[in-house]
Amino acid sequence: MELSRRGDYAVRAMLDVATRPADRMTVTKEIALRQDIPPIFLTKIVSSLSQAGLLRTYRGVAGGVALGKPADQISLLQIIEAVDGPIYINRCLIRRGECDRDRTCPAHELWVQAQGELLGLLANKSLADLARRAQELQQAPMAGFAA
Amino acid sequence: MELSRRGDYAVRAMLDVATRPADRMTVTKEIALRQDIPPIFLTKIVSSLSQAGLLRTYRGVAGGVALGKPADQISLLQIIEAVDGPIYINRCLIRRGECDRDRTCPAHELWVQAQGELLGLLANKSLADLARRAQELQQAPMAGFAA
DNA sequence: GGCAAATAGGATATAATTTATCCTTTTATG
DNA sequence: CATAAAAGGATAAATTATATCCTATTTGCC
Repeated sequence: MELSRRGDYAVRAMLDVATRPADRMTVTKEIALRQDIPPIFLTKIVSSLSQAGLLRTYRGVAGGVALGKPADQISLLQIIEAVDGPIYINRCLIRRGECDRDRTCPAHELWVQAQGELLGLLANKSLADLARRAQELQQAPMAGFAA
Repeated sequence: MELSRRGDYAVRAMLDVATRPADRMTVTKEIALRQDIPPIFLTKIVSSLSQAGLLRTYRGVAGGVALGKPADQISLLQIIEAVDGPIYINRCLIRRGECDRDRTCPAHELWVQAQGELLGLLANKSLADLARRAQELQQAPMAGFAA
């Protein structure tokens, strides 16, 4: 019932990229430093994000990583599923027929509902939303306590 | 991001008990049979549920298990947390200060929200709700397709 | 009392998954 | 051609989840 480290790292890494000046690339090692993520592990995560089209990567001396598409077209769900595969909150939701009780199990219905709400939330939150919010938080860390 | 087997078993076992005649006890081994749960593993789960007060257990020849309180006073959240401990959907929510970015991390806010919705859903669904629904499903398995 | 059937609980095994690193290769730049 | 970056395969290390075994305790019944 807990997000994997990989998923958490992926979100933070994407947010890191999204909040840098868009015209300059950054480099995986620097993201790792800033976000306190094991560097070699992050290269794997970046690779998954790249394969999903969420990051674009460039090899070589002047290489690095940049967003693969506009931040408002990247959902949190996409990020997490890129590194962890499809989310399901119970085994019986992996695919229809996984559990032979589907039709008569009231718990099954509950999992369907809970999963729907969770995925909905993550699908409707974009990286752009988070980046915007990051800026607010940085400019007014004490928001709510202003004189 | 997935419910443990233990949690799933716990919910199904509680539902099993709740849908039996209230005046007669059942026995762990039979629950395991009906619900297709590894019997010895289930004894551990029953033990946790008992310690949480959700089941009452009786030793000896005529022993068995029964609900520890009325089904409408048992939430799905209670059941799951009884066997899996407190739910948190990301490490940074284990306790305040777990992550030193709390104050400035926009992702943190998202996790708080997502967790709130998930826990709310589970806290508001009672075992009685599930039991009622179980009865409906059994009486009219093709509900929606009736002539 | 003694047997049988049930839960209680500690210890431990087994398996699966997650997290992380290492090493080599490929690509690009200056 | 040296350097800096990502790509990817193999593998190690750690953690967690799942499950079983064994012994003890409780209870009912003959």
